[in-house]
Amino acid sequence: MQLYNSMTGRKERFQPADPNRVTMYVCGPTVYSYAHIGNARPAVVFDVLFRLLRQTYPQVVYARNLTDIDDKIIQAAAAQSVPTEVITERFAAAYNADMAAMNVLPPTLEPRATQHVPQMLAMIERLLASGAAYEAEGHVLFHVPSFPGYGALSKRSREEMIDGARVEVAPYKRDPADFVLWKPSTPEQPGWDSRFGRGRPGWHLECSVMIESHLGETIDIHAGGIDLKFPHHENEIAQSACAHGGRALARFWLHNGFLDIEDEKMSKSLGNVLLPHDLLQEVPGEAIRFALLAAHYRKPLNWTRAGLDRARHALDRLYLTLRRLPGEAMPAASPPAGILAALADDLNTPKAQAALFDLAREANSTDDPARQAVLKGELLAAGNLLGLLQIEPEQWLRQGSGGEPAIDSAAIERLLVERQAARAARDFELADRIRDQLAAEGVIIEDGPAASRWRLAG
RNA sequence: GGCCGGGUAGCAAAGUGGCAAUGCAGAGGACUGCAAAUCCUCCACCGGCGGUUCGAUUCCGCCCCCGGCCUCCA
Repeated sequence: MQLYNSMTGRKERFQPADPNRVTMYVCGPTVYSYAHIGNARPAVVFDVLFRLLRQTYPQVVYARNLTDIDDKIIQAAAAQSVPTEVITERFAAAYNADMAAMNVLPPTLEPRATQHVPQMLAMIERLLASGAAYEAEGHVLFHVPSFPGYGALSKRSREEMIDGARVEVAPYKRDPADFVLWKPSTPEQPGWDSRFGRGRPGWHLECSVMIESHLGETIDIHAGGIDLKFPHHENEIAQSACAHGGRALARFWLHNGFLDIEDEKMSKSLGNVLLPHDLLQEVPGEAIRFALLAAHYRKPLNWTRAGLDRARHALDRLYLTLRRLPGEAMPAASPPAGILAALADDLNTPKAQAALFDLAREANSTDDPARQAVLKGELLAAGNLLGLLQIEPEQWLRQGSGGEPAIDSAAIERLLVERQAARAARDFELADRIRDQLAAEGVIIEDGPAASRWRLAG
């Protein structure tokens, strides 16, 4: 398997440090509101990586954290006059529900920042002891110049970082690049007692600590959105290296590209922030997933309504193929080689999707039952690797474009029987009238030799 | 300004130093009472200009355009 390693800037052959225990960590959401579609991209993309790794290695430990202590959470809680836990519980549950709707498997572990405060304080002590951190005005700060490798991931020199700085530097910092490990909390703010006073952790620390606690000092893969490369991941690298005698935090760094909305950047000020939570009201999560996987994960993805519709129709074609194949699938021993090869090449999901259509065409072209059974099994196995095609075709084809169908399936079936009788009597005027009537309700008819099938228009 | 990524058919999106995948849309055909579905055929000279090469969309340089990031709070 080849993966593009952001640290080295090229594709490298992926070889886990321990093939019997592959470790991977993805930066998860800060749970202060619903996840937006940009948050869904890494979850979906690295879910495919998780599935692929499980296919290859006996044990994959995949941790995706929940940031449940953060100033945005504190603000949201204050605005609604509720404890922060109310906010974080609500949106952690919403996040997991949204991800599940997009066929994102639960990670092996979902550690939370607030469950690791003692470990964070312990790491702070180690960093203080080694001289990589210092106290100032109730804060504990990481001293960036103490880590010579700083900037290696984002390919930035210190000069560039300082030149680019567009915010005022807090007066208590020894170096402009220094960042907070611990900061004081006011009495109203959530906080934990420590020898530095009552406070709370800085954002970057949690990932380093939770990786150390659950996965080890050096993990195989660390992934997240490209916006996290600097400073978040750079800071994680520095902390962990200084706490671990210079040993690297991760062997492979993967970053997914950003997402635009209808050719514009997604931002609150533009008011175009799309939430899967809302999209799921009108389209199946599987369609959102397909659309997110339609572009290579490192490339920018322009999210559009048209693209989402295309994803639905593409899935229609695949599910129609599955439905028309008679008989049971022959379970595939492993996913088809074409799909595996595409994904093994730095998660080339568009190529994998193309391979899905190649299978579908072949399946639609043959009438050999044995071959059909094999291809059906391969389609299902390939779909499973991508997190697609796992529901009954009838279920997919009859879920319509959101909301309840205008007529119930019993009524549809009755009309189909009536129409079949009309066709048998060569009363095509009546048959066409029934078809038009159903079409007006969004029901598409497919006539067969003996009976007709129906599905809802997408 | 610095760093990073991208510009491939109407749309979306892979890919390769020498026939440019795939899906949707479109054209024609087969099938069908007519459709739908399905199958077959057709539809791109790969942002611009130079360079390297027998040969570049693919490598190198410059330019143009688009996007992201450029730290603690927002």
